[in-house]
Amino acid sequence: MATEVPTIQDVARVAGVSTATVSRALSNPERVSDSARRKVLEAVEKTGYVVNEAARNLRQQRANAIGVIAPDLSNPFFSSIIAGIEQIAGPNGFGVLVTESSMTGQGAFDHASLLASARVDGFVVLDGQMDLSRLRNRSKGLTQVPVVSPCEYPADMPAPSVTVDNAGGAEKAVRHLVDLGHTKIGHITGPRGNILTTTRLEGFRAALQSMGLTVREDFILPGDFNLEAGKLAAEIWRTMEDRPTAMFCASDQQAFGFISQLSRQGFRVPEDVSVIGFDDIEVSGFFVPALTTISQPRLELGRMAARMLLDRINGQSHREGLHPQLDVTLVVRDSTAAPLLV
Amino acid sequence: MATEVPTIQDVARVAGVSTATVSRALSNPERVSDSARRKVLEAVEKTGYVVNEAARNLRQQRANAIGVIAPDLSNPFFSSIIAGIEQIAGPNGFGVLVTESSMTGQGAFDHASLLASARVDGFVVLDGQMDLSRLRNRSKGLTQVPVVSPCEYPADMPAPSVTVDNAGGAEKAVRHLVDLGHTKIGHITGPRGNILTTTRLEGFRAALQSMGLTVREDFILPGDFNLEAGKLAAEIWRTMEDRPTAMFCASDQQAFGFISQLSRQGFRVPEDVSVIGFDDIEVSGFFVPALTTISQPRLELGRMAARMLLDRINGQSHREGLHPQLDVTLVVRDSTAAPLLV
DNA sequence: CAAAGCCCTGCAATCGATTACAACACCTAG
DNA sequence: CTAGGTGTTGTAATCGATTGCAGGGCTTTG
Repeated sequence: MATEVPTIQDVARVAGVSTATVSRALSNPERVSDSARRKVLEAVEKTGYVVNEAARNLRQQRANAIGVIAPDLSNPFFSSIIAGIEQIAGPNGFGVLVTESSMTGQGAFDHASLLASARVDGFVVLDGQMDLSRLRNRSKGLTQVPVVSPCEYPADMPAPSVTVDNAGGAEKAVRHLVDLGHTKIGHITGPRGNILTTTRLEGFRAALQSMGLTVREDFILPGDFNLEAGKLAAEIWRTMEDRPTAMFCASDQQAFGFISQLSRQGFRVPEDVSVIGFDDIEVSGFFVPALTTISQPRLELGRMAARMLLDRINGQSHREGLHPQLDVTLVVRDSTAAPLLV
Repeated sequence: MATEVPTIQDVARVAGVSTATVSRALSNPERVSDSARRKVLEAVEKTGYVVNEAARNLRQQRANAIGVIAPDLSNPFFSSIIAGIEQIAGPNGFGVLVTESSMTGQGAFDHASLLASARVDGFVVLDGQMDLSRLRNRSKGLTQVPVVSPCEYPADMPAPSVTVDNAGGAEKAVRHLVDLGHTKIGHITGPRGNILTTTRLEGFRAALQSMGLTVREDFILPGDFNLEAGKLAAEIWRTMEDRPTAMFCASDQQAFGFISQLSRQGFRVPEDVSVIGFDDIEVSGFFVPALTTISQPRLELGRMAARMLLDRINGQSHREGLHPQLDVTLVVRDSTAAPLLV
């Protein structure tokens, strides 16, 4: 027999006050008398009362939940950000509703519906490919909808964002390689159309030029952020007659795929080619060789995004500004070294 | 100016019918006339109506959401399971609320509250350490609460579960090593108190014995599922005067940590020691060397758990039985080989 | 002592959907 | 022609919390 869940009525009866007083005692403790508050808290204790969120949400017209739209849940990069979001949302009474981009568009799970259905109060969009401007066209009001994207944002994006200095990261990577003595530096890009891909590629180009090196277009290999893309790129690298001595990868996973395939073919990293990644996911420090990479503050990215979104939902202005940018740092490990003398 | 969200009243007015008819047309299309249905659908289209979940949830006394309690979101093993859950839940109109175990107990985010507050209709518990029996003591009715745990379950656990054949996996791992000619086989365990740790360890012991080998207690190293634990174990392995020639790791991450630290110390895998993992996370096939491991059907684990939970929430009996078990498979890659002759 | 103010409390409306119940139209069988 | 279905629709109660409004008690001030 399932225990009946106590309602605010039960608490009111036990405490000998009205439901209004119970409600106030719980959400605005300073607005009721000491004695009333004590009686209510006692009654809550005795009955084991927990507020019914559905009723509260209906009355207050908010969901007390935020939606997270991630492109790929199995990518550890995203799950760390989600962990950060969770850390902020939870203690503030907000639930975190997670959706994979591939699922949106199915049934009631596109963004507009998720919002309109009062399931979430706002979004954190982790998908750099997602066209946020579509959100605006869908319904006029959506520009007002709290959206925070811890990704690069297109210039015309009205939503707040918290980003990482991607161009700066690319520059740090290139500088590190140049400092080691490399001049033939290649890049494996992220997926086409992803805003992160673009920014990192631009940063790569700019860095090379600013250091007086020319950009070899044939050293820029199209890719994706995943492992497979790195493997594919390795195959291309292998067949080049004039090979770059160092590769800047758009993600750590990609770097793993690249190194893995190369090892399998008998090449050695960093002896035959230096490899630097981007993200610094957990396993990077434990790869063989340990991966030199650009470290993103993933947890903080999520925490900041959540904080900004919550501020926005609560109608507060952003303490951090509309588009704060977090710094990335170069982490030198064992996958980069000076090029062999020719 | 935010667009007003249309309610069922608006739809009813536009369609020229009552709200009851609108509701029925949407959830029980066969219970209204063709003409009414058509009018309603048209009106829905025109107004852009989406049901208000808060109102529905309140009236129906269910949340249309399931909670997932994961110990560590950044572990790719769990995020894959979540992706599987999402794949089933979404199309069925259920949201997926994700919580890290470390967050539960804070504020309203312990399990009992999450349920009582009508935020979720049931749980998928991914934390093998979590004491599910506590759920029962908390409130009598909780035995009736839909809980599904895609983990091993204690014998007295009343909740349905979907598990993987952990003992069988351990056996396959050991058999593989024995087949290669190893006789000195060690094991790095998971964290103390985790049910998975126990089962895999038992399986390891049983397998050795069934193959006529004695269990060397000093070859069993206490650990955790994470990278750091593997690293620590490597340090211990290094200092042993009589070393195992093969190690069975309780997780892939652990295996990475182990191999990584060993490489750093100049040892080679599999030449100096064979290593086999457990999980087969995505990166395992791309590690250097590619990791031999026991593959768990992670996505299917999540999908099955979600299916069972949904069945349970809907009061249906389980098509798969209360405790289905999925098979694991041995994936042989490059981290295991025959021991060097002595 | 009366008027004004403040603090605390309770009544009752409200959020938006679902659904039990009743009413009505229409059809069929006796 | 009537009783009893059957199929469709609308009315109104309901879920549980929040909150505008009003009233009562008490204090302060002129």
